[in-house]
Amino acid sequence: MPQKVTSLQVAQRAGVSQSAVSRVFTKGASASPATVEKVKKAAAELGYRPNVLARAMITGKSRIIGLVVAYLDNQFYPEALERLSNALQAEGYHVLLFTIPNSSEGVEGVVQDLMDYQVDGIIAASVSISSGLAELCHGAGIPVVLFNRGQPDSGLSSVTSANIKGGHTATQALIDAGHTRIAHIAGWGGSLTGRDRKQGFEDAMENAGLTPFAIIDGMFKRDIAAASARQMMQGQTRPDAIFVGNDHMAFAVMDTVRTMGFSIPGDVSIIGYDDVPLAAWAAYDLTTMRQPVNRMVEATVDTMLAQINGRDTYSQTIEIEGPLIQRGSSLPPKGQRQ
Amino acid sequence: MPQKVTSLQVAQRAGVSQSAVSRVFTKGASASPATVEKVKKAAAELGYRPNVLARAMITGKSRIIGLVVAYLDNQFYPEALERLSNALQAEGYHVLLFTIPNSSEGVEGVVQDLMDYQVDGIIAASVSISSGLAELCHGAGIPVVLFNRGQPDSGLSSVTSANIKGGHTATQALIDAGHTRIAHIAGWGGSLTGRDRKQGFEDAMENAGLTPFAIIDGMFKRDIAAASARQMMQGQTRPDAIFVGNDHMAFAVMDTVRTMGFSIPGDVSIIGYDDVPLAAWAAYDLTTMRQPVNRMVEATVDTMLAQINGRDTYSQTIEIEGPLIQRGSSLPPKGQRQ
DNA sequence: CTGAAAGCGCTTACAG
DNA sequence: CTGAAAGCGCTTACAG
Repeated sequence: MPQKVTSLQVAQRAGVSQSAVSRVFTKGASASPATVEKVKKAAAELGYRPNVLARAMITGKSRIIGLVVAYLDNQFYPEALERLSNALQAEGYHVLLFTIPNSSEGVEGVVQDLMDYQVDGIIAASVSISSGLAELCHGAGIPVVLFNRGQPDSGLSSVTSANIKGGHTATQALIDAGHTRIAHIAGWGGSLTGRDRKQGFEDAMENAGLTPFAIIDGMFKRDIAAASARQMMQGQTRPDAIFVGNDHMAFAVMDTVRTMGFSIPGDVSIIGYDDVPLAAWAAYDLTTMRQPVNRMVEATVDTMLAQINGRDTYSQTIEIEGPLIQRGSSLPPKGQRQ
Repeated sequence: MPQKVTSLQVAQRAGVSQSAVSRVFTKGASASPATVEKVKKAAAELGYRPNVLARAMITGKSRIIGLVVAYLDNQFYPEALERLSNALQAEGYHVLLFTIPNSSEGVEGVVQDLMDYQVDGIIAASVSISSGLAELCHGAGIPVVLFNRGQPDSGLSSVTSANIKGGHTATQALIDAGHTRIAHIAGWGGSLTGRDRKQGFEDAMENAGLTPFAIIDGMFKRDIAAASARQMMQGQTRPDAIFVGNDHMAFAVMDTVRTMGFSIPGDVSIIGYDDVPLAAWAAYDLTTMRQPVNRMVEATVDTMLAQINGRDTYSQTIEIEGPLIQRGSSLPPKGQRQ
């Protein structure tokens, strides 16, 4: 195990004090051009780089953001994860990743682990934080931003799409296409995201004077969504359209419906939510509400940095609207058909 | 910003020395039952947890593994990432994530960043490490394990599937099904993974006395694979089977071929490589070589831990075989058809 | 088993 | 601008 190069060694080689070396590598600190040059030269020769951990101890800033994720099988998250990581890296932060093992109860232990690493902030993508945990973070002065998940009255900041409005828009598109027997396979009722989209569905149906064909909690799970779809399509009367709480479930619904011999959108229109890359692929060609990942990521990073730097002390609830992406899995609005 | 609780505060409240507190939280250190009890009580009351960063400074072990990833849009990686993270968490390590921004040249700067955090090891998923970088890590005593990527003569450990054999098996399946005009849309020629699978293809063809219909480098990219497929299928003579270098490209090939009006496997059989979850979905139902992610992850973590703990000083090259998963996108072997 | 002390590699007032 | 010194929160020989 070769020795690590320390600032002291650089100092000796450069013929300056250890403090001087530190100053050269600390932005905002003052050093004469001559010192800077000598130090940089020595550092380059030795291959010196400051120990981030040691720096973190002094400054109290680790420049590490804890990122808690689940549902990586839903294509929305890998993309979000990648963008989040890139955006944070661009700001000089890095992501310490925490995945929730299936075996575990939830985020409890994970967040404690996170705090042990003295993270500067926590981004929780699609996971809930218990109120106890939220208090713990708040008490420790660690900002938390929820990504694609809301938690009313938690005092936590959150960034989501405009889910109520989105649910409404998707449903309205189905209504405008002339559908009347519209079902909703909803996102998990335990999540605000799922509830809000359902709310939008219900509002749109009520405004149109329509009764939902059915509303089922798909739990954001493929198998539950598939089973729900199968059951609906087996009945005497069948829905002529299904709004599904996210794309991940919608793909399973499409597979199921087609396997049963029905045509999409001939027999039933399907609309999803998220607009993950797969939705645009020919095999699905899914009409869906776009969640603007890039803008959601930007907002998340901005909010996080504002909190870390003490610019924002209050929690933010940011909702970002996205458009409906009309594709082949649903009939177009009546006016547009020939 | 509330104060962090330190071991000194716990010591005072428990009426012991700071060293005693440290010992209680250091496994392997000796403390009397009475001390342990007093300290644990005081720690719980204060909400004390050891500062991992401070510990890392002393011990020289950060218990952080740097994970470099690219291609997160290929469904194989999110799954691998999740399993890798879970496995490492189970061993008391955590993952510092590094994504390669599209703008960047490659892993160069990223690995330097990584080392600044004093990571105990680096796992590079599907990215190459320049020989300079490899030396740098080696010089710093940081173990590197390549995941799903091989790099001959780099002195780096790697874990992959048995790509040559896998390419052979996939191709043989096509031959056994009676195909004769077999094309290969290969993985990136700059990667050993891509080259090995191609090698397997060529070996199988040669053994069977067949000439490849075409071999094109798909670069592991959807659009290139799609364009290649389009071109092949537009020609006068068309392939009756295509072995595609990974599933990610195979989906694009299937979309393209179907959009052109051809039937799969009626007009052309398609076989992929990876067996990502999507391959099993009804819309694709893709025959493919399974890469045993779980065993690959296990091997990666084992290798990493062995190197960290100094049990293995030599680099390991581990290849794990997986089965062919026969699905609907390719004709079954001739013998099995009725 | 336990406390006092040194030290991990840095940053940052404090004097000059 | 610069060096000597203190200190971040721990772990770990070293004596007892």
